[in-house]
Amino acid sequence: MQFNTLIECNPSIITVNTIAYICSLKNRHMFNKRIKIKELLVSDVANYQATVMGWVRTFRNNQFIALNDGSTNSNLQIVAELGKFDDALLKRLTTGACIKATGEIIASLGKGQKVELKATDIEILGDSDAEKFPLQPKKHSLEFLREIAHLRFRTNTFGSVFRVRHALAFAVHEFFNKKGFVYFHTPIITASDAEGAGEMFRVTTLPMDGTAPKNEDGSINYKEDFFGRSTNLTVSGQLEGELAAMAFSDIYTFGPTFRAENSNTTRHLAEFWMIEPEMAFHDLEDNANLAEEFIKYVIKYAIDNNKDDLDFLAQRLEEEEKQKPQQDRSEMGLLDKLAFVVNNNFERITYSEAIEILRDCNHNKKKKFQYLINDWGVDLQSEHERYLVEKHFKKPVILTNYPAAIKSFYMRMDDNCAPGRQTVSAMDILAPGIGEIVGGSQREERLDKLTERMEAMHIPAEELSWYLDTRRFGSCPHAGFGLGFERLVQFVTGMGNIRDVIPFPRFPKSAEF
RNA sequence: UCCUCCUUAGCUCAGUUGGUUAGAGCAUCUGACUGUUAAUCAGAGGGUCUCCCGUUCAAGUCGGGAAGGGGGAGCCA
Repeated sequence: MQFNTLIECNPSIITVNTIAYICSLKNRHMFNKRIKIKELLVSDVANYQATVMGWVRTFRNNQFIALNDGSTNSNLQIVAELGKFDDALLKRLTTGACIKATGEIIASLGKGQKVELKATDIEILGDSDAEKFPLQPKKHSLEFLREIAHLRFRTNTFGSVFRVRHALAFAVHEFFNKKGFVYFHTPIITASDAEGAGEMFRVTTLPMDGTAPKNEDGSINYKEDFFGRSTNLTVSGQLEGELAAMAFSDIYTFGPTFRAENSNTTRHLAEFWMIEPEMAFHDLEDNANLAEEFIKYVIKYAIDNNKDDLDFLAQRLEEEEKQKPQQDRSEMGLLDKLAFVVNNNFERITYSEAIEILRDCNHNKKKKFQYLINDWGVDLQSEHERYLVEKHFKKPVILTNYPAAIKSFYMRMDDNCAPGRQTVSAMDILAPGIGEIVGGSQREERLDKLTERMEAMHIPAEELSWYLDTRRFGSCPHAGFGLGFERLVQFVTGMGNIRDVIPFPRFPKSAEF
């Protein structure tokens, strides 16, 4: 059926080889009769014929194959009864080998599983040299697995991490779709270098060997470049998102973002995925409400749809925590933590209130902070954010109304501020263990205030005239935020290093795979 | 970029005040066993102690440098 359709649709792509290939597939019933292990395991029904395909995790006792096909972190036990298969075949059932097994699904005779497949036929689809395959049926360190990132998806941990990542990504779209948001695609290549969100990767087709066309002053003449100007990889889709919000009311972006910062931490990547909703007719409080609802929704989705994966990750984390000294262990397990976040309100305080809490806390008085809090106006350090989230409130915190001096040009100036204490309608959401997971604000919709601010911060208005047009033609109060998708995945999976929640991490000095 | 720790078998790690042939568990291989759950039992193979330079009669061990990695900080999401 499938193949006929293919032939009818586009006969030009069919060659002798593809026909031979398709025939071979049909003869072997390779795809159409396969059952995924997840489907097979969710029901206790037994006594029916089935074909499964997957990769061998372990082969015990010359009889029992633990087979995984990535549909779930549970394995299917395949029984190859003694004496029914050639020794030559059994020798090839090594860890990592890919096989097709056909037989009867029966109630398991063993204790570890409800059903098992009693094989009548086993076919090796792909051998795996046991002496060379790096994954062994034993615990591996995350550092080691990071070095073989192309194979780590075949482990329980990374299988679960990336199934949860998928679930969260799906939930992102579901949440916004239900709310009538338009998924808006902002460009990956941008010309605006005025935003100041971070160092950018340059995009160019000009030669790097010194022969690039030059201006009279010796600088490179980007008018000769592909786009006729200097271009970069995007650091944020926000400004373009604002344009769309001024037409669709509610939009969101969800795509890759690039920062060329030399950041070497467990929570930064050079290429990461960001979710950026932008809403017309929203103020800061609406913005915070949406962000909180959003975070709870996607976490709830993962809890409801990826129980097995989260159970496994929770157990993994618990074992990891046992290795730590008592004082460094978290008070809640992963599942309790997620349930707590879903079922409790985030704490909401202003920057000014946070400064008072920090200034008066014992930790500060005993000078245990590396940077002591004395005066209003200083930026909060990681240690302060962690104190508020992990020690003082013990829950996610939404911090609002930061001093204008430490925030971006597009954030809305608060009205009626005390003298010398001008703030903006900014908000950060801080999560336990992760730190800043969301950064957002109500945007400055007043053209005069915005251009005044840009001037003060030396941002060239002519480069952003398209952006300022939104304020010239039907400006309106609006707000939005950016959420680092990998940090969300970190929070939900309990993985400590951001490089372990994106399939192929990019960071300084590393772009492998 | 800064601070700090680490680098010994395929993996995870021991390795004493510098001293003869560098060890263990797991993995791999061989054999036994056969309803196992990271099977078990017995045996075997497996090392440029990350690299370079130095100190010393002698360096896995001490000193200097480089590379790679972990954790923390800054930048932020």
